[in-house]
Amino acid sequence: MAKRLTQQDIARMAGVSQATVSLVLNNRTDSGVRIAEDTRARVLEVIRRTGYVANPIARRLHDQRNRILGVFTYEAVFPSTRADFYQPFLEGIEEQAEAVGCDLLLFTSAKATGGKRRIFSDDSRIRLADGCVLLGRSIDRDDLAQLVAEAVPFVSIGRRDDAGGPVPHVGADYAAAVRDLVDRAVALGHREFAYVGAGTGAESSADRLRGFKEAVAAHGVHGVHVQFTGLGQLVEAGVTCVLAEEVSDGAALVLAARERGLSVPGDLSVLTLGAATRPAPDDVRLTGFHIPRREMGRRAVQALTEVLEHGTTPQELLACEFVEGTTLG
Amino acid sequence: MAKRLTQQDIARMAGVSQATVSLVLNNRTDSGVRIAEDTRARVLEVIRRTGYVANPIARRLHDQRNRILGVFTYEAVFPSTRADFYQPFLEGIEEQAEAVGCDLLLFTSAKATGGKRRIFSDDSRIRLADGCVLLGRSIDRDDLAQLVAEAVPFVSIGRRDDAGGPVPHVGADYAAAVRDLVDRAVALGHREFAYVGAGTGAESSADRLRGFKEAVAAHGVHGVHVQFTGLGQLVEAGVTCVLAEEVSDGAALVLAARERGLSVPGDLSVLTLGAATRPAPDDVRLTGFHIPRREMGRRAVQALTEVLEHGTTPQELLACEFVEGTTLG
DNA sequence: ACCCTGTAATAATTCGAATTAGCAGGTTGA
DNA sequence: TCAACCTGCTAATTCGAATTATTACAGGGT
Repeated sequence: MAKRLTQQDIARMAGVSQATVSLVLNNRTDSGVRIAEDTRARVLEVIRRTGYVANPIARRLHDQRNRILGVFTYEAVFPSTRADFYQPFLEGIEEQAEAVGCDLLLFTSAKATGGKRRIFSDDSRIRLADGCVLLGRSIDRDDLAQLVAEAVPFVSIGRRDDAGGPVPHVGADYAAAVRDLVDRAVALGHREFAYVGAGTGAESSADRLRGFKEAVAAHGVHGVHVQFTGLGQLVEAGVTCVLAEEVSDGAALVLAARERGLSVPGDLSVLTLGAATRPAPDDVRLTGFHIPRREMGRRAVQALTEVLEHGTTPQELLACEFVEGTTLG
Repeated sequence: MAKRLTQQDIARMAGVSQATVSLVLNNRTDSGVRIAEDTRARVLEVIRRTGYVANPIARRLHDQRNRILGVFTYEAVFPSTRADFYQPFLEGIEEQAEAVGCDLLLFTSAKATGGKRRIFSDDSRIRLADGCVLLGRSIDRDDLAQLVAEAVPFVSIGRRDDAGGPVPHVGADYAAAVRDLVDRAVALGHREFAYVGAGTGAESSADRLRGFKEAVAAHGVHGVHVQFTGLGQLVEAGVTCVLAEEVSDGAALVLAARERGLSVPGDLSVLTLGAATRPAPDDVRLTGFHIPRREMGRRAVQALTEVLEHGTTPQELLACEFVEGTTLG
């Protein structure tokens, strides 16, 4: 196998020392460093001819910059079953990475222990990159705590609770988005609400449920939370407006209601809270909100840039836009 | 910010040398390396207590292997408009990269000159990776020649003509796939053929046309090649079977034929040659062949592994599977 | 001849871990 | 009793690039 070129090789070809090559390469003109014009030209010519690029590993060992940003996910990002979820985020990440002139490193090598990739293993590559974007519905608490503890520069996509310290993140403001939906429903006369979904576990679920509880409390209306339920129980309880965490659950409720001869939104309104993790029928145009995934990706890379430059701990929630469907009335 | 622990620190705490820590850490028991049980235990205890993890950067520097594979494309890969084309390839690439324990580096930093990224620019980052997979319908001849000349380890997805030397690639055997289609049509009685499409430029186009010409010659039937054409000219010329390089062209011909009251495949057979680079109507089930994109991605990474390990120049064409549609009779 | 000032380049060191050669100190065998 | 041989560990070197300290040399002034 052809060995990779080193600065030493370039130096030999140009008839100078390794140090000189480094100085020319980094265009150092500051404090007491001088290189004669023709020497500089000679070195640059060799570099151009050979296509030499500094070994990022060695470079990173010495100082802290690769212009490589890592992207960690617990699963493969490309398989089409996941594509719908990851793609908008990645689109934004790629766009912004291109804008700031960084390459993206996908940690596909993270060895799966029990099906799921791990951030930290005996051979963690996370530090190969300058910093890292974390992507996934939920992120292992221990991993998160270790990232914070070891001061790895990273930004999570999606809000995260503290893990031994504040976790830098760019998330969607689910609480506000859900409150907005309830506000609209109340304005249309609804008084009996139900929230269908986990409402716990991942922060994204908890935030939605919190928004729901805050809104019903603020309006003094009635709201119940059930993990999952049949349509019958809801109707019996007099519920007129259902908020479904999962798009597919919402769609299922609409179909079930129609089968029973109930009109949507005449007899029952159904709102979705935007998390399409499972495929859903597309003949139902649910009312809900849009999660700005692409923008979240973009902002996450921007935030990571700030972390790297200023050592800050940015936390930001982006607004979700209301989506007019046909299931609220 | 707390400085990261080093082996030197661990060594100090355990009262041994840095070398001993390294030996214990890597569990080296081979050839002449021996560590007393209690010393080993003492070191391991310190490691456990401190949660020390070896710095992967330093490790890689020594190992002369980054375990990073590059993926170069002339465009962004995530935007949904490109996704249909790139995704199956990337799916295979990611799968195999994960299998061999390598990370993937997307060259998003390649500065766009006139809309298209360039492989070689002032500060080409192509050598950041151990090797590189090239992805795209057509690849700049000069770029390719330079890659070969500079002995950059790479593999192209898609067959490529020599460029100052053989170009390592994993492609689809379009010539064979097209010959197969013609064979089937001839067996069904067709004698007058037309090939619609560029048939030149990218190797993938040229290969298809070559397969077409070889097949009609072998069967002694009549075949014409036109870059693009109206349905009228084809019918006038007595053509009974059309092979369209572009899926959308094929679909358009079918629709045009139906509008004229011609039956497909009763009066005219239409075959597609698999390259869906433009969106096509999906209410026409064209007969043609399947391009094994995912498998090509997988094999490309395998081939790259061979290049890196043995310095070979693998060239491979994968078979395309016949796809039964409703437009051949 | 000597000192001084620039200028242009290099030697040497650093980063953290892996590896190799080799050194003490003890045991065995002839 | 002395070479041969283990055992258990460490000093020194390596990887590639960046940086600091230093040297070599030329030319000008006194």
